[in-house]
Amino acid sequence: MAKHGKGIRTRDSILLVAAELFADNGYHGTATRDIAQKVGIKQPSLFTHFESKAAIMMELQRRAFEPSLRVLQLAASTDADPIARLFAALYVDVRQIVNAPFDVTGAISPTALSDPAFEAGRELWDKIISLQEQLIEAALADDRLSDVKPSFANRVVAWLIEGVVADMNRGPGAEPDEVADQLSSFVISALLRNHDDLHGIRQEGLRIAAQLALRTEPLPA
Amino acid sequence: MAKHGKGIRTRDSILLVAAELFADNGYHGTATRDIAQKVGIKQPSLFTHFESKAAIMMELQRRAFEPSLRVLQLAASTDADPIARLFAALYVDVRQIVNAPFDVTGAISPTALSDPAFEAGRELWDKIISLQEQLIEAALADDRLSDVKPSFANRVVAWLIEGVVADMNRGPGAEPDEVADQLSSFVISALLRNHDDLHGIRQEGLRIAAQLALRTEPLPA
DNA sequence: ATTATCTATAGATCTATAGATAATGC
DNA sequence: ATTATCTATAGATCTATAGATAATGC
Repeated sequence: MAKHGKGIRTRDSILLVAAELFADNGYHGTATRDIAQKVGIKQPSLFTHFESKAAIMMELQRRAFEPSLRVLQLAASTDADPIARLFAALYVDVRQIVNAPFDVTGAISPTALSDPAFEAGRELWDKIISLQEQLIEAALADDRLSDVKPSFANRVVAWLIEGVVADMNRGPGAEPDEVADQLSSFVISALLRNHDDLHGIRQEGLRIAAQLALRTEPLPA
Repeated sequence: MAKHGKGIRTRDSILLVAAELFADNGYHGTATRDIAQKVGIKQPSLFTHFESKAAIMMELQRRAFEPSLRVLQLAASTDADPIARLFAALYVDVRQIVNAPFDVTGAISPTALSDPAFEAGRELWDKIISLQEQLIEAALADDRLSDVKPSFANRVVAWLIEGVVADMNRGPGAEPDEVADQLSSFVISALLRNHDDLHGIRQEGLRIAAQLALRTEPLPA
């Protein structure tokens, strides 16, 4: 059926193992030999599947960032209530990250984002941040939110998402829906003038999130 | 006067430069040669000032973590209103981080915290996290705060502080007091049931913060 | 006299290639 | 026949030491 058999499985295993090692020890702190050993092959065999060590990181960044980018693009293109829409975008994005097969920590590390060798990943990342900011600024225009500085709100949301990423593949796997709900609710709650508005926004946000998910997450067969 | 002259300046310069490079490229992504070059000396000259590359990171961790630890220990030992006390602890800690001469990002990276070579730093860090959790849990016992899960609140605060650390020595230097105020207010606001309580807590928190600062920050000569 | 720097280099990695051998899929 | 793996190794780092030379502080 597939053109490749065992090769694909080894390739995926390399990505999985590399993601974990990059997260723990950093890109440069991980030797190709370490990856190979954990996969159960010899170091030079890696290069049948990837042209270079850098190519592994590039593929990880692509797989990590493209789904987030899709969710945020779709969210930005809907014209729902901007606050509920922000809730939904955060919710789906965070859930996706928690559900991801790979540990994304290494892919968003300063090393991986500032190194010119990974410019393609950096460009995707910049688009993600920019869409996030667009969604946040649209929400902040609503009177129900307090007048926190947009630049500060943008940073805070970025920090929280980076935190989720960094923590996920550590502790025992939390429920993706729960983490997504907690984080989105936390952000909106922190920004709301009146905490009582949270309930309604969350309800509407979850509704929009379901729609977003339908259009961005592959259907289980 | 001082037993050492130029040596100390070079040593401090090494720490400053190393902190910046570790933050951008990671510990393993930074060669001793890169540090030396930026300091303006040859690579082997580093070893007059530090016994090893690891010793540079260890010193950075010590200088980064000890001030935070002092602030949190002192805060935990006061018996002020637990919510205002949490505000104050966050405020002074964040301000200290923003004011720090070094970029602390590398010191708190997973690489630096998970590597057994840096166990001393990890122990300090664990104490910091533990005190932070203690302060947060005491605050959450108060009815004015919503019933967010303590474990989630602990993580969120850790993520935000890590975010501040990671961002500080990037963009143009923000006002330390402003960043500290924004972040502390954001956290308390996110946790409060009634947003109107923020004002009073912030006032009391700033008062406690001033006291903490008196007892933890060296007086300017 | 002591401390800091330099040049030269040993020894330990680390990435990637070459070429031989084994496994897989039509 | 093609794809995946292996062993062996070249060539490029990278950390740290040895020993000579220069700068600094009493």
